[in-house]
Amino acid sequence: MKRDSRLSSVLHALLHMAEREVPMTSGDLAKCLGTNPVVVRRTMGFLRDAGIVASDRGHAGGWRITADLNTISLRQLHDALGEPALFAVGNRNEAPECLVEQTVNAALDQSFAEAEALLLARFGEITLSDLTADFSMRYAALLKQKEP
Amino acid sequence: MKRDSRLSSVLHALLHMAEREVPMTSGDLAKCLGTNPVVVRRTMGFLRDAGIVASDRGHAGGWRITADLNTISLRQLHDALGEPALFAVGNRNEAPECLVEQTVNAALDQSFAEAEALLLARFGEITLSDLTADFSMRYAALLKQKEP
DNA sequence: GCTTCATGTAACTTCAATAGTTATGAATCG
DNA sequence: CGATTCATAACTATTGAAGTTACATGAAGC
Repeated sequence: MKRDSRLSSVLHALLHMAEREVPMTSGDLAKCLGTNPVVVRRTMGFLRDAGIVASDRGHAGGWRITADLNTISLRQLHDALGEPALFAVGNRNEAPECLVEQTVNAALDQSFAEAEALLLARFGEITLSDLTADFSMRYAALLKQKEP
Repeated sequence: MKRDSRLSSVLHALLHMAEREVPMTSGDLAKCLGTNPVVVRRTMGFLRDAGIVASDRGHAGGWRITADLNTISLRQLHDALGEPALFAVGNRNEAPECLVEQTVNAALDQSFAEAEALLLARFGEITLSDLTADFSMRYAALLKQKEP
């Protein structure tokens, strides 16, 4: 399957939105992301359902962030997207009768569970405001580099 | 993408092979795995290229383990399979010009790198002999349960 | 009210990689 | 020789995100 880049996409979109005051349309965001407005609406729709953003139709409409940047963690965004599978590798059969396969599954499941727990914990620690702060530092560094 | 279950498959196959003395044919293994002999050959071929198993044609041919069960770790098997991508989630664009996207990628990359390091470390700790030992315990427990 | 702008959504096609299938060739052993 | 078994090519099937097209809906401005 293609790799799921929706978490990356919504982060990219939210950071652009956070840098502005006015709502951004699906078309605006699509240009930033290099994709299609429909894809933006489809993906951002999950965040709307989770109460993280709101969308308005008509003139001056578009998408705006409704939650506090300090409280939006990557974990919340992942959850809002429906907790998609994180791993591309998995068991052949999730509920096998074969005792050998049960043994294999148990070993793999434990390793994957530990890695998933770590990943989700990290996601829980990182908020949107962390990312906007990191972006500001990167931007300042870029300006300094260009105009010494 | 469909989930990659090749690591699970080869573990299942290797454990069945470890429980026997004689080689197992692709057809034998395909029955154990509930798949096709060609899929078995294709997947086991990676392990043969890595020197973990050998295959013989003709009568009494088939697949046999050539390495020491104590030395074959899940990590080695994962490597033998070509180190397939472990995560189903990733960045939208791996080398973006957009500073916002670079910020997003950096955050995600770090979290994924940590989780991947943990997963590969766990894979490195688990050997085939660990699994055969676990299987024996499960088998003994099953017998005890059935015939008290 | 009409036009324009914007989202909402359905209904596709495309894409990428494993899994599965069919067919054929080649080697080994009795 | 002939049965067995692997080796491999060349497909199709599967799966879910991504991308596209089309049209309906609702809000703002005139």
